[in-house]
Amino acid sequence: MLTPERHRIILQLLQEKEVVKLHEFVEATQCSESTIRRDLSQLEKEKKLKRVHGGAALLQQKREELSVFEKSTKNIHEKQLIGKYAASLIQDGDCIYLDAGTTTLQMIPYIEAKNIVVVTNGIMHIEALLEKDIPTYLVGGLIKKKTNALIGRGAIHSLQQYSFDKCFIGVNGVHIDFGYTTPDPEEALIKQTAIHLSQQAFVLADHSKLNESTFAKIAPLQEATMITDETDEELLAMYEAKTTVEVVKS
Amino acid sequence: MLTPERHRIILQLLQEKEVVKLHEFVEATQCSESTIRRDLSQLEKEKKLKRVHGGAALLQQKREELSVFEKSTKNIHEKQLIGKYAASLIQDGDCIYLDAGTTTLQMIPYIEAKNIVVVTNGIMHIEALLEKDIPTYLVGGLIKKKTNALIGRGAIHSLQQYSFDKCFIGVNGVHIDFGYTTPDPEEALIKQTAIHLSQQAFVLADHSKLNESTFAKIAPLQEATMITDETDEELLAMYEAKTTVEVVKS
DNA sequence: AAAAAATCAATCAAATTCAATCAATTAAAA
DNA sequence: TTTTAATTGATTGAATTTGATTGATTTTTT
Repeated sequence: MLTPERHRIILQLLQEKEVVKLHEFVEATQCSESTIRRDLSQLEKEKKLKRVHGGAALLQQKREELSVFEKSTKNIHEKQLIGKYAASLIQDGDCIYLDAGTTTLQMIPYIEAKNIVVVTNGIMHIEALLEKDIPTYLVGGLIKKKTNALIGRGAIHSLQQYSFDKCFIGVNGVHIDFGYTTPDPEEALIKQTAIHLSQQAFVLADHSKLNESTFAKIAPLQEATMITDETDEELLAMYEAKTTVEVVKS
Repeated sequence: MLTPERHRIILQLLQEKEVVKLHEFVEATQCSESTIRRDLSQLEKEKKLKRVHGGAALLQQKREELSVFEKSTKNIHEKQLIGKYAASLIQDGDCIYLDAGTTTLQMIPYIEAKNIVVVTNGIMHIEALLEKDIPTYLVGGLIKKKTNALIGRGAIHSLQQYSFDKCFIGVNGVHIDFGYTTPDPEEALIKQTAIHLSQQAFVLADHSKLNESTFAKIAPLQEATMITDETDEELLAMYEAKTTVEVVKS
């Protein structure tokens, strides 16, 4: 009996009985205990069931798709708040640079301004931007598979053809001494370039990013206004001494 | 027994049994294990089934989405044939330009060459290319909403940073006098530029495109090899007098 | 709480299945 | 016809799957 067939039987038995003993699986499939154990741990890893001592149990998951999507971004609610506020800063006729990343992605549904033009290096942003009928330019460059961002020489070169009224940048770390940082030097260079090409620069950083620093330096704090949901007054005062900080309250 | 016959039997058995052992295929077709293995890997690549250890399983994927997507393009079968042939022209280490459009999109699943680099202006191509772990560069520029292609000054500028071993271009019209044409002058300019930056240029044109001409001229016939599924000898001879023509047979 | 029973994860060797290669055959092209 | 290309089946060693066994862990019984 082939693996998918066994898996089908296992899941079907579970549908019928909620909780099933190991030995019942062995009988139903006519194969060894070991094999069933291996199947169960595999199916558990795939979130298809839950192992319990002596067998396995059905796992009543709520809408899988939604939860997976939502869990795919941490602090989604905070990011939405930050995004909403950042979007409100965009004015009619602005030329905007939108950095790749989940935080800036949250801005798009809240953009109200008319006659704007957006330039981005985030491939994930395209769909949402076109949905809103916003004229969108993409920078060129190498596609980084992990983040779906455009990076490299081509991206920098392509970016330098433009200049912006405002840019919105996502970062991984904000630190009082090291400034804004991100893990990938290639991405850091892009973010840096975008900031330099903009009249006004905004960095979007939820509270989990503050007092963190990662490998590649983007810019010192004073080069961009920080938008955050941090609430610790003491922490905020420290950053406010160095740069403009906009605080979003839930 | 001929290959399509075997494939038909394999898929039919799968329809009946969901999961089928390799040996059952061997019995049903009366041919060797090796042949069945080859068939299975081919059919898997075509997303017709899923191989599992010991045989194959029907894939109960979101068939709807796939088929809607596939049927959304006219002459899909012909385009696949053309795409398959075009993909076979790519050699290890090549730098390739892949034009936006449904015909060139069909090439991607069939690309076998290693260590290649692809540059494209088609946003729809990205997913398929990354799926195959092919290093992909995107040209910059304005996103044309209707076709999801990158166009404009930025695209041209970005394209000119590269040079290619081969380029594969989709067109809307092929005409004995007007050459290769497409409706949008912006897109025509990009295609033209790509052809000029390539050592070898290939135009992919299914039979519905021959003897058609649309608004914007891309290039005269002799500037690119035409790959087509046209079968009319007389018509072909006419084009062969002007340029190299590769004919794909079903 | 201690002993017994059941279940578990980890490991192993045997069996099966796999991908890669090669020579033979067949089909197609020159 | 001769040559070339494509397809096939057999063979190889490598990789995967399997059931059995081990001692550890958990649960149940005493």
